Amino acid sequence: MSTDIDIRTRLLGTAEQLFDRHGFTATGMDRLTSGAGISSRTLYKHIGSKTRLVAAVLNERDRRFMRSLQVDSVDALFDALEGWFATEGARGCLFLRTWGETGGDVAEVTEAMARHKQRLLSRIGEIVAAEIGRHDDELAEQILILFEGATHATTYRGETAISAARRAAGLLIAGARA
Amino acid sequence: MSTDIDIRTRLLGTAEQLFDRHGFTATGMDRLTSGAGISSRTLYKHIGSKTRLVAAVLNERDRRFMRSLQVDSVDALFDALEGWFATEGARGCLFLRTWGETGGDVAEVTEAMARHKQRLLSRIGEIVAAEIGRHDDELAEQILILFEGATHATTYRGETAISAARRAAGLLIAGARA
DNA sequence: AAATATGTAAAATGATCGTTTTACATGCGC
DNA sequence: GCGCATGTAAAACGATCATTTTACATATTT
Repeated sequence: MSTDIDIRTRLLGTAEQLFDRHGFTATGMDRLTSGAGISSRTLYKHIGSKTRLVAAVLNERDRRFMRSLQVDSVDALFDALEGWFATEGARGCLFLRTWGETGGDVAEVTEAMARHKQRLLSRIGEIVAAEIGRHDDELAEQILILFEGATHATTYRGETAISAARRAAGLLIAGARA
Repeated sequence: MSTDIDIRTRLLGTAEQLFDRHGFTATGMDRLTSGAGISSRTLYKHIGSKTRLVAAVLNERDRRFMRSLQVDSVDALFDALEGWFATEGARGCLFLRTWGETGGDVAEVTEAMARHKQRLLSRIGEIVAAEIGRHDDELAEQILILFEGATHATTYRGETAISAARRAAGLLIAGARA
């Protein structure tokens, strides 16, 4: 049924935008239904609950975000982040924000956040290994922190945050290569 | 009136804890009143509205947080952050979380967040200047990003995030000194 | 002793929350 | 053409939201 896919896709897209722009708790089901152009009955048939919806949104966002991070250098990693912010806006990390809003006591949100961050760290680990020719967990964690810091600092510092993070990462990589 | 100060202090303390642990939107006024042990009438006489309350909480937290950051080396800066997390818990930055929850359209929250981040950056600028003997805006921004990154990555990586941030900061400082 | 300030307890306000239900329309497979 | 799946519109659910109000108690001030 092609309508299923259409409805679900439209719903997840609408929900991702609303949750990102106004927060999870502050976004009511009526705004989600009218935003997606569906009735509340249809919403609940498709997704079950608000918790299931936000979990689906986060897992879909993880896929999309990770796809945008298929790069092979730390420089390109921060380029990719800059590109993401240019098209999606910079409001911090939706995973951490949603996890914070739910106080950490919604299992599906906690798990989606943990999975996403685990994937992000191992992706960074691969990129670091490709750059310096060996695995370096400490360096990977440092780049992760620059990435996380740029993600959040960009909300109030703008593009300069990413530039600074990229240059700092370059220095750390250069130091590890020598 | 000593009761005024007591009530306001107790209310702000309770509110800070509840907002931090469960989020701003998800925390209802009844939990705030029963947590602070006051009636809703007294709460509104003292603080006016939920918006005014969260603004007061953020401004008070800024004072307390900045007081804990009175250090004179980058190493001690990350020690201070580690100490803060040890006693207060690590759930990311309350200013950014609250700003995100309110979608950026509550002026008092946006302003409190902006003021706090401005103060944080200039404090880091001073510490960097004390370390290398001159002002270096680029280096200060890089340390800010490590600080921001450690703040958020600690929520899912634990103490290792702060250690990695501290070592990365040390390398950048050493590089700037040479 | 009267007046003022400051508190509590509890009900009422009207709106909105997430979710379910009732009633009805439409299109597709058998 | 009957039945089933899938949709809409709209009402109802009971709970909870932030805020105000009503009624009353208790100190301190004058």
